[in-house]
Amino acid sequence: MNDTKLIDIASALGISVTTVSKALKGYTDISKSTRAKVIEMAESMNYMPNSVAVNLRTNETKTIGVIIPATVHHFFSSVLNGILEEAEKRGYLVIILQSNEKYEMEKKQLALLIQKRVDGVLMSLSNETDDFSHINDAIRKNTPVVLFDKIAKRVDCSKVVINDAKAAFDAVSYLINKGYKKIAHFRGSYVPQNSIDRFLGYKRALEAHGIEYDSKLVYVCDNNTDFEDGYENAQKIMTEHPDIDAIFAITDLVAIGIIKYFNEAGIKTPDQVAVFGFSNWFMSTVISPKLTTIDQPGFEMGHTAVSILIDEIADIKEHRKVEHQIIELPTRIIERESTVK
Amino acid sequence: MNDTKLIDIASALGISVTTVSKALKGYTDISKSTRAKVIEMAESMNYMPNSVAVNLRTNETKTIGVIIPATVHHFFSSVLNGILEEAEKRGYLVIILQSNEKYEMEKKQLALLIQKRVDGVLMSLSNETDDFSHINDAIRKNTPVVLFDKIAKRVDCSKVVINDAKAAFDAVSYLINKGYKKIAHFRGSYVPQNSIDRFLGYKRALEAHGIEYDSKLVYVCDNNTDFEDGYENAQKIMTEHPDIDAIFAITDLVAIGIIKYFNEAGIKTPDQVAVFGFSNWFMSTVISPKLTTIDQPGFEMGHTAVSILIDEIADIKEHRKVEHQIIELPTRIIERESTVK
DNA sequence: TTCTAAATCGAAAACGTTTTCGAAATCACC
DNA sequence: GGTGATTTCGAAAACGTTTTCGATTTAGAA
Repeated sequence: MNDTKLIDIASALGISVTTVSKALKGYTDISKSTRAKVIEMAESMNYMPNSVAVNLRTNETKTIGVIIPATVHHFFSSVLNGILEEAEKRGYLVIILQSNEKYEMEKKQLALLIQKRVDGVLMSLSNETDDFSHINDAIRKNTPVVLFDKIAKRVDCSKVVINDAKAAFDAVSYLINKGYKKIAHFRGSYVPQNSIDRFLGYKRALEAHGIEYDSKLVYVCDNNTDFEDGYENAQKIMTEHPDIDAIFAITDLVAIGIIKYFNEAGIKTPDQVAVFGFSNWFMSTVISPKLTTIDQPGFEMGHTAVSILIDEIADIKEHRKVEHQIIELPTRIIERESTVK
Repeated sequence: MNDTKLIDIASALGISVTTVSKALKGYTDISKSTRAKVIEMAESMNYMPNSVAVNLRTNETKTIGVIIPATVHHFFSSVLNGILEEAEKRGYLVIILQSNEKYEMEKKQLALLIQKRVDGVLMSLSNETDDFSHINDAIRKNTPVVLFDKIAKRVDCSKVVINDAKAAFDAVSYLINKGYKKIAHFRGSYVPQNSIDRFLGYKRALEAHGIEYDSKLVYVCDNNTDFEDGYENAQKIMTEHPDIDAIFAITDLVAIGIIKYFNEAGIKTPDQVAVFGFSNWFMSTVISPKLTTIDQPGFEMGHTAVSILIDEIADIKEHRKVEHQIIELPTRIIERESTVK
């Protein structure tokens, strides 16, 4: 019921709380014998330090905050797993918040985390975010922030990302090298950097291989919780441009929508139209044909983001200068059935 | 850089911290005029109370802990979304921990949460857990616990669950009513209650409809991160019992494995063998044929678990007697292609 | 025995709030 | 101008630790 505190141990032993505290923390100015007595008594009363009091005194909470823009699904669930595992390993707890792609939410949540005195925060930006003063504020208040996946280049902090443009470039180059000639792109909405970068990669790959870019072959799928977008745009593109022979989709989810439409409409994948996804979500192996895609290392991203953050926390604590890092995790093409005839 | 505290406001205004604190908290013994001055000054210095100090003084953290047994995927990701949404709405933060189905982890993590002074904890038991003293300890220390999904009947606390046995009974009854006669069951491992209950529901449904239970038609799939188990056992059962006409799988994941094997082996689903899943994960609509399954309301489970927990926290704080609730969320059959000829 | 150095301990301040309780100031009223 | 009631404020304790620094005791050396 009532948990035991230092003073309980102290009075049970007839010594002071100072001595008890020091004994428990291994200070050298406590004799072996009293240290032993304290430890034994602490165990028998199963003492656990009150973290809140410790936090107040030491000014650190051993807790990090995480703000993700979207519901915990697919890619972010991998990242989250990486975060949880690494944080546990390094002795940190993690508080999760989701901004639902709203800038105001994101801002409020970041302020809340700082007020809660988390030691640092990991965040992936909402689609709406184009003002970064809240992040700069946090950093100025000595709460380190590391951005992952959906980042802003202009913010001066560590970041861990993939090279979306390069990955997209690779994907489209792969398709071209496979002999596909008229390649469409189902892109995401216009704001987020990932969406822009993947589109740019698509465009550059075409140009690099002497294929003229045609904006009419680009469709936008901005709903990222469902595959309906991919499904409907697939239907649309096949009436408007029935002669395409491949589609590079911004996401496995829209790729799945495309394939579902093709399967229902009797359009053969990849024989008539190949489909290339992005992220390597679990379901890309359950769809038939299995989806060729880009492996986006979410788990590792979470891992390294935590690792960098905790290092920066330590740097700040020891008054060392913190060096921001930009880590670019490698992606690779996972070739499956949807692109090989 | 340095955040402002009560004393900064106080000395800027030439008044005491007591007055500042009271003004900010709306005490009635502060005059309108000084209250206004305090509020204005607080805003201009953008004061945010130090949560750690508040926590220490008020003995509550407005934080709840969540321990889930498995990686944040599929079902648990829905629960988590429900938890996060409701917790946010009620002004609580949430700390997530995963036990990886290990009892020792679970125990350690629960102790950690209590030490961190979370106001309550939500947990879903690991498969290994068969000693519940850690949970009883928590409750005895006045930290309310509510169990969800994977629970223990013997623990005296609130629980939110589905009726696995009934859901399974319904599923198998549905198959029988559809005319399927030789129905196999791919069950989970022997320990967890869900697995046992679903198996029991299967068995009872057979008996209730005058079909003799045959233990040879029950295969165990205890890997819950992959669909290989379902795939391999599907292969096995079709050589050992080629005359079955339906399989009730403990999980959509194993159902997907089954269907994948059937698709590859040219076994028609549902014409030769129908497949029934469990949970209604996202991928059950991406597989072809689409999977008939049981809808397990993860999001709502998270929602109500948080709701109950926060109510109990309030009860304890107000010294009201807390009444434990056992909430059984309804499930329903989602009929799709894999069972309708 | 006396002096110095080392070993061992504890008082007290501090972290930033909240809240109780009493003091001071103001007001109303005769 | 005196009395009592009301309004407004602030000192201080408390939450449970950690850590500094000085005090006391013990050991060692002469």
